[in-house]
Amino acid sequence: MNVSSKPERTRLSAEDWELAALHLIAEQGVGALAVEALARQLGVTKGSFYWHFRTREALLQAALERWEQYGEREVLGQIEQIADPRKRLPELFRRVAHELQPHRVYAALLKALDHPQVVPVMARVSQRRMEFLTTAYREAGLPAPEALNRARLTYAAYVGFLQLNFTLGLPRINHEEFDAYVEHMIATLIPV
Amino acid sequence: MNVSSKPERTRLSAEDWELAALHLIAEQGVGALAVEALARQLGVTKGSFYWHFRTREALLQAALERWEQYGEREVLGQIEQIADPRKRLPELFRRVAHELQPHRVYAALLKALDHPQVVPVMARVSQRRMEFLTTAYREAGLPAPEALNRARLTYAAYVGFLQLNFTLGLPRINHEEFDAYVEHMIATLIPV
DNA sequence: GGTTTACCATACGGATGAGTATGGATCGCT
DNA sequence: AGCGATCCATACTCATCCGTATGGTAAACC
Repeated sequence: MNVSSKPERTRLSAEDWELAALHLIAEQGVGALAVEALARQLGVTKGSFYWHFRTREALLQAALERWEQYGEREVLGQIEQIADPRKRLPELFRRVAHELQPHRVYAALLKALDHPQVVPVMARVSQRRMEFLTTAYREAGLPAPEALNRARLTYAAYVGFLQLNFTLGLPRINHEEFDAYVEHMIATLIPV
Repeated sequence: MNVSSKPERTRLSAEDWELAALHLIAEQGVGALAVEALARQLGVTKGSFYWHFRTREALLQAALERWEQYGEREVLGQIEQIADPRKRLPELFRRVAHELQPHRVYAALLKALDHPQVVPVMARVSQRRMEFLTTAYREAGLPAPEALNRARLTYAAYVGFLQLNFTLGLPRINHEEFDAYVEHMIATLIPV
């Protein structure tokens, strides 16, 4: 939480800037990532920034790579250790559904796909997750080509849901309704 | 096609600007919508633009509203006249899958959701389409709450697919593979 | 054919935000 | 305590892009 506007006034590291950048991206999108704004938020000025980074582009790049590596261990790592492959997918769905924070950055990057720097990062991340889903579906009993298509469908549904309910604020689905939706997803997407 | 860089040199109307704007948005995103750039592309200067529109924002608004109204008649209108409700959904899926142009603008607007002006438009359009899908699923035999969730799932899959395959260029799915994917969608999403 | 109206060019003002130059402050080490 | 390296502030430059002011040209109507 060392990110808000308290004048903490310890000296900053490159990592501080990257984390603050991710935080800002999650809240206001990539377009809002301006160095003077970030500096104000951190209680310093541009002079500090340009000591740590050569350019604004370099900061964005570093922040994106940090996010990519973090998400790698976090999101997938904890799921792989669910023993029963046939229980794995529903469990995955439910866990993912009840998190919130990890999706914020992903959703923000989703609506920043017109920025050339984020496209390759998102492509890699999405690709890896879909491959993960594909093997999960295979282990759940689907033949190879079906497993791939089901993974595509599932991940597309995830991405689309973020867009429709996070970004657009479509008729703000409430809590029970959301749980019902998740169970509906499980019922129609996961083979018995 | 009166939109490329030929110096056509007939005088322009507001409609010309709006169509050119939509074209530019489809190709380069909302962020690229700058008046001087558009003017160059149309073979005129800013002087022309500010005769037709009070501001850049006004042009974007007009273009979005034009797109919204056009899409209303086009995308939904032709589908409603498929007689058999149980044939309607698969037919809808296949038709939508084999169009291309209408999705370009939608995909471009999807990755411009950080722009306040496009959010309400996209919210309205998406909402209407999902309501359309919901009644289609009801007519196909699903009970009301299931129909709504299935419509959510379906439309989320559509939106996500655009993002993953249009915007990100994930391992560029080829033609036969794409057809197989569509059939897979039909098989898993549409009730027998 | 001359005047009104619609459309456009040119030239400017002003705001914003990236990047640079340079000097000052603070930390770590001896 | 003193000194070098690290970190930051201030004060610029420069490019971009929106919007304005104003005069010019071509179509339209009488």
